[in-house]
Amino acid sequence: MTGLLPVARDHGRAGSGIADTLRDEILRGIHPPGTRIRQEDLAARHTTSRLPVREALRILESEGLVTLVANSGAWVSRLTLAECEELYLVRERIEPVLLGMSAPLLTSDDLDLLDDLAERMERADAEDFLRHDREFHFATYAPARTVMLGDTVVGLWNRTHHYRRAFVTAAHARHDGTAHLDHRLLVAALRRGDADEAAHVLEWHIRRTRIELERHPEIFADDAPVR
Amino acid sequence: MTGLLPVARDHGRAGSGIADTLRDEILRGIHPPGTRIRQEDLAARHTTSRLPVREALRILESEGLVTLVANSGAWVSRLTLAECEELYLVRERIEPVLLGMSAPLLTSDDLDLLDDLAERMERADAEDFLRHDREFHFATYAPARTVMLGDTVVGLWNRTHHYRRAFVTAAHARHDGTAHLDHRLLVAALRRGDADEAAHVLEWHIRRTRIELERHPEIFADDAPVR
DNA sequence: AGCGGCTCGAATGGATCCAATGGAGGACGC
DNA sequence: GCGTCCTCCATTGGATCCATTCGAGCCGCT
Repeated sequence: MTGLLPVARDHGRAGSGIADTLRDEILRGIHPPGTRIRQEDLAARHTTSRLPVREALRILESEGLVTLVANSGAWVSRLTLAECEELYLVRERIEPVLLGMSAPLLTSDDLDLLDDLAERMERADAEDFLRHDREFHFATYAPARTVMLGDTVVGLWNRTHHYRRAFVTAAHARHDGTAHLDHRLLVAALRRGDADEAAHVLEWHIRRTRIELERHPEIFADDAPVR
Repeated sequence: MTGLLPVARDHGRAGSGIADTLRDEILRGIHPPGTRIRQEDLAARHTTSRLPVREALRILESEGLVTLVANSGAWVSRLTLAECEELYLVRERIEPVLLGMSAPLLTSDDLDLLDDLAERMERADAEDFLRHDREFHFATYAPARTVMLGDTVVGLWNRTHHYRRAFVTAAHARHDGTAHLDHRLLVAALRRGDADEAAHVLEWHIRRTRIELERHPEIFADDAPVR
């Protein structure tokens, strides 16, 4: 995919559609990490043969959302704390680059939308925050046209989505407002046209989240890591 | 894959084997960018049906080496100068991270091997330089055990491999020895246990290559970008 | 003579059927 | 009574066959 939003491209191939719905279900928490995925169930639900299902599972495997084991089966991928930290480390380094590519292309309307999202986030509950946070950051990246950077970033968000939900709930309970400040600072820098400052704010925004994550190992306390 | 080297894993699945050989052929330049790939040819060469071939093509598509078009066919992916620069920008930012994870795990023997490779590179022709350069950098990353960072880096090297070949030939003709100095500085920093300095040297090593790349747009002057 | 439409063909995408592998349960032996 | 081995079954991987779609070449029309 070239864009950041869930564009339904490649409808020449049926596997993509199955992958899209399954990806959505995983992100919505319907299939938590460790859940077994049976090919025939998916095939029946989509009234197709198992062949496009295999294609879909391979797509999701390449995105890291699903773990395939030869002659055994497929499971929703599970992360350890260390693995999640690695993904955040990478996010820290590449999302500022993506922002740098996108910042000069943001319009005044885009920035208004960002302010609107930032404000709504401050009044939202945990689940709404999770959705708006994703919208907010993806909106800052949206104008950038990339070969792989955009896809990689979306993949990183998707792989960590389930754990971010647990984390956000905890942070929300503590009434931690640091993230809101970061968002406001980010929009302000973008409005000034200061892409470097915006990238800097973003890098620390992600870094602080990673450091905070280390203090919540209980989020990853699932028995029997599937991987 | 979890390791950096071409480990023949997943031999429960046949598509992986086909993907491995085809990937190797693409990297060796047997199929230059833009080459049409026919499923039946591959199937015949591997004495299998077209089904594992489709699986292989999908694997290579997720790695960015192959471009699939629905109901049309598969081609070896082609890069524009701008796209190649993006990949180098990402490399600049994440390979130092990977090096940081690997540096503390490097043994004295590893460092001796690195010196050996650096020395051989200085006396090699263009094609040998290309191979040894890859060996050298991958050897600095080898001890790191990562979820996705290692795979991503290998993928970035693979996608740019063909254009690096053309570039190295040009640099070799100019007797540009900057890269050799970087390699020596890198090993020296690693030997001192100074991971930060090593990461810094690496970042600029890649950055200089990217900047130099901009001065050789003729490398990408192929007609009709496939993408 | 040039352009548009049409037809035919080759290559891909999908469905069904068959083989092979991994796991679970039970039976046998120690 | 417990551990090990064997057998059976569920599930996945692969092969063959059929439908569909895109493209090229030819023919006819303007």
